[in-house]
Amino acid sequence: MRIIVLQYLMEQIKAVSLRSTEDAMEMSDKSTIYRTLKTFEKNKLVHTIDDGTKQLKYALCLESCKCEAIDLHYHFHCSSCQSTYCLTNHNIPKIDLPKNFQMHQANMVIKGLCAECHK
Amino acid sequence: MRIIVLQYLMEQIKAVSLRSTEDAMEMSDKSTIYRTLKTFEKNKLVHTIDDGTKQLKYALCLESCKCEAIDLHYHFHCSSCQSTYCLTNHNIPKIDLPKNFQMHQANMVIKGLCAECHK
DNA sequence: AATATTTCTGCAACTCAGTTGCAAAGTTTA
DNA sequence: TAAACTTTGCAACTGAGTTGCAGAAATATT
Ligand SMILES: [Mn+2]
Ligand SMILES: [Mn+2]
Ligand SMILES: [Zn+2]
Ligand SMILES: [Zn+2]
Repeated sequence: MRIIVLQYLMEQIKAVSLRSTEDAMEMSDKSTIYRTLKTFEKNKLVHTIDDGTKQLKYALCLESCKCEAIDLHYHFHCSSCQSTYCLTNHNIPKIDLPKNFQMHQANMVIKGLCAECHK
Repeated sequence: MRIIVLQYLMEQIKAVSLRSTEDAMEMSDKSTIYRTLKTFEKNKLVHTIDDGTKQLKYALCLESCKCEAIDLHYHFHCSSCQSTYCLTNHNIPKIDLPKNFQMHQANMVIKGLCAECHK
């Protein structure tokens, strides 16, 4: 199962939801795929993106990724087609926080229209 | 009801959930408060923050806010105490997007430990 | 003031993504 | 082979959010 799900993830250019992964492999149960994705997440093969739809999205990490602050990047969610993309070109800049606040992670989602939908 | 909810919002320094608002005013029904918050959102009195907990957070907009791209700011969510703060000091920088992508909104959440929890 | 119209509220029911317990199936190890 | 461990499918559950509806309350009209 893990191999199949991993293969599916590798084929995608967009982040996927549990639901869409489930639909892509009809033979298998939701909870199995759920647990597979969670295993991937725990082992830092994928990161998750909360894009404001109620469905959490999963995307493969880059080779170099350790899922630490330094690996963080923005994401783009198209309000029209609901696609969610990793914007891995640039990492997020250093943000100055209130005194004694400490950053570990981030969920950065830009919303708007993707190239397809913006015509 | 709207006045009571608005007052509650003004007292807070953290973003609030539907749930916590509900708890703060025992006399009133969940759906009423829900609709009140949604009305505020539609009329740009509050903005919402999806901080990765399953509960959407609401926070009062600044006076000047038109809920447009220019008004966007980062948010901070403490992984320990679950508090969510608006970081209104700085607006988010211009982010360069793939060709023909257009930004309208954003949900930017930094996660880590707040001053209280970081000892 | 009395009536009609509109808005607000509380309740209950529903949706839907995510999550979990459990037992059966499959795999690895001794 | 038998024991130990891991993975899977199923069904049931959770909890935030959402909605229809009818009665209450407020506002407008006569
Ligand atoms: Mn990503
Ligand atoms: Mn804010
Ligand atoms: Zn699109
Ligand atoms: Zn904290």
